[in-house]
Amino acid sequence: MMGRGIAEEGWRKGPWTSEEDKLLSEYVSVNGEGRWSSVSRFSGLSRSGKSCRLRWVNYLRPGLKRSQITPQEEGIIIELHALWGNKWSTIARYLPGRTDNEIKNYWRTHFKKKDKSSQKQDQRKAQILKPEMQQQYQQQLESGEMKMENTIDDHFKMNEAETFHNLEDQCWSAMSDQDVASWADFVVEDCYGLWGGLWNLDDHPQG
DNA sequence: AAACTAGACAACCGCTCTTGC
DNA sequence: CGCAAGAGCGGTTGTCTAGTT
Repeated sequence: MMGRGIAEEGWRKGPWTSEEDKLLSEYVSVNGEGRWSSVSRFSGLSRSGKSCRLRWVNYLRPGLKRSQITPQEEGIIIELHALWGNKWSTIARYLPGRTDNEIKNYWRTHFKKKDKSSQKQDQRKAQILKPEMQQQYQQQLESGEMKMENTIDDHFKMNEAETFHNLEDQCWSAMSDQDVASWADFVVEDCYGLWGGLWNLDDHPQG
């Protein structure tokens, strides 16, 4: 394939050199983070602001861990991915020293090829946990009321049946208020859509 | 030793969100 | 409110390297 050289706009692309890293680090130490579009003007770098920001955030920023992901961190990644899906930057907030890019790459490398049933289980968790519940988790985690390990799975187990019954209740109560035609629409859009999604997630063959 | 392959990670792209005017 | 610019995010691709044939 063609190597990455100079872009149409004149920006350099491709891997960063140690000299470029040095220039970027010096710029940030003087000017602070932000104003990335000005970096090339003031630092002498032929890199786009976007590229500079990415390099700083993912590689040069102080406090980044360069070590391997630990089993504990892996556990947190798994739990939070089950909770939030591909919200890499959100997940990264709970892993100090790790970047969203790092976590994303780690996930793709280590879990992308895991068996489908496990993936479906994760999807199921993410689907069952309602947005308000996810928000509640985040608040509890931030305030330190809740510990990360083992809590999400436990909470999921407790809420799975409840959530399912709530959905069932919603459907039944809605049916009593609606005529058959609109009920059919409701079933298709709300009940069947959700339940069908859940039912399809595990052992049932997909059509 | 050379060629090939697969895994890991760095970096780019396109899009969305945020902010200032 | 609408627009433009900057910043951030997630998906994807490119590059490097270690292992295998």
